[in-house]
Amino acid sequence: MADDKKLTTRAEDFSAWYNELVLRAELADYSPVKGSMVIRPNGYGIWERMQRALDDMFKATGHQNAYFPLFIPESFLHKEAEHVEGFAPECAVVTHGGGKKLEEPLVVRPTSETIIYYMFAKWTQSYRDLPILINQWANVVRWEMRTRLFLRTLEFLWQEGHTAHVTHDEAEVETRKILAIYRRFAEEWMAMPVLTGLKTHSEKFAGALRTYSIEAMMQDNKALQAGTSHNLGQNFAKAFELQFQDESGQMAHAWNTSWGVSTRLVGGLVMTHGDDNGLRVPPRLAPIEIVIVPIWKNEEEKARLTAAALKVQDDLTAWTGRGATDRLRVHVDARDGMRSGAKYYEWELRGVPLRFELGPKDLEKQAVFAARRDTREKQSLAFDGLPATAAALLDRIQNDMFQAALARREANSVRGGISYAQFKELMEGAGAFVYAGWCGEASCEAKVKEETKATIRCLPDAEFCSSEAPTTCLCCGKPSQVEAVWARAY
RNA sequence: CGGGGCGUAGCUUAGCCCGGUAGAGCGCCUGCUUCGGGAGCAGGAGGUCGGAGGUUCAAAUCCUCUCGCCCCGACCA
Repeated sequence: MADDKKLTTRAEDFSAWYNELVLRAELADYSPVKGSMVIRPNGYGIWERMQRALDDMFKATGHQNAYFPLFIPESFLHKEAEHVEGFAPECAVVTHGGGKKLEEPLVVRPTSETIIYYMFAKWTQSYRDLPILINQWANVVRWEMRTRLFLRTLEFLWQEGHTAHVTHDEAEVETRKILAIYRRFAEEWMAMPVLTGLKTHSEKFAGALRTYSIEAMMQDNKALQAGTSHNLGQNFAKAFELQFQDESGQMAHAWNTSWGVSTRLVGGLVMTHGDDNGLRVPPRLAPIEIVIVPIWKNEEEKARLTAAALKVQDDLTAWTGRGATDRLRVHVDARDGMRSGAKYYEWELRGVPLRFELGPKDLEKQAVFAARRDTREKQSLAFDGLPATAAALLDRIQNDMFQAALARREANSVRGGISYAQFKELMEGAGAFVYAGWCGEASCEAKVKEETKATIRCLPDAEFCSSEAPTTCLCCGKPSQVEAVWARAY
């Protein structure tokens, strides 16, 4: 069956397409434990690129990495009422260790606020000890009922930032600063446009004062919450007696923030950029930016073209035009016994942004035959000046991918007068981001969710708001308090 | 937790209704010919038929129990 080689198309079944792509591009595989997965080298390589980019941004804004333990005393979860209510149902709890029942059960962290603010309290006496700006790269466990590769699994990898500040305003600035970093990362690295905005009370983090998020639109027009940044207020500081003496000698509770993005981003990348031929990885996140496929007919050519390919690779990787530490990431696929065509399909499935074919005719011309993964356009590129040409082309691909994703999102966004009936129809059909008014009542939010499965993804920041503010609530028709973006979400 | 589906070679599966030698495609190994978009031929390796029990001369097939996974819904990064 030749069809075995083709993916289910997005139009046929988006969900099946996603699963097949993740498995066949070898990003991840199911593990023997229900709901958990193995991240394979192809997927982990993308995550590593994400980690590096984000880590650099966190460091550049004064954050330091640390590591807090996996196990948290169960009693810690109970210290913040809203927090325990939010997380208790999805916690894995360890009751036995060393062959004995434990005095106090240990919770496998679903997130680390409790243990971290407990420790911060130990370390903080004076306002001079603040701010504390910490990040950790870790795994967390949330016992989800319904799981999906990368998007929702029992265990996932993430970073969680935790900070403590002297004032509310300082914490708020931090919260927004991180949100801006997430946005920049999504746009500039993932080539994934996002909205920024405030979560409603029902969607905010359990224990936070306010939650902000970045929201991206997937190719099925559903929203993906791709990152969150919380202003925790003094909720955890009070629960864990995280106090300090201020300049006037008064004791005060610190103001905290926490923020995170997870391996879910890999799923977001797939659903933003994947096509019916497989994955498309934006160059900046691609573990391999360029794959060179030498083409030969016989042993003599095999030796000659493979050598030429390796030479091209050397020239590319030796180039320091992007800086000494940011070399072009190039792979030569000289596998024997596999036809070049088969190799093309495989690298396209895996999403490598640029392919250089190098056969006798190309070598003759002192050029490679280059194929863009995103547009599938092909052109001959001369050896002469190839590193700079390739780097420029990769930049263009990165940019074009962002522009294409942005255009797709805008084409599927609806602003201005939409009736609730039209909205329902839209949500049951193609889906969209709908910018519409909200009266501010949780009951309307709940009703819409009940009837359409759509939720308020965020109350968008000013720059994403419509030029003409909506005047009535999408649901009840009463005067609108605020503009909201409504959509079904992952 | 409700609904649906599926467990047979590494993967996709046929066979099950109607019990009787476990088959195919892909992949893998060897060799030859190939090689500019998913190669061809020849040979070969690979199986506790998810597990346990039962019926039977005989079970992948029938019965009972059980385990697991996937998909769709309620909760969530």
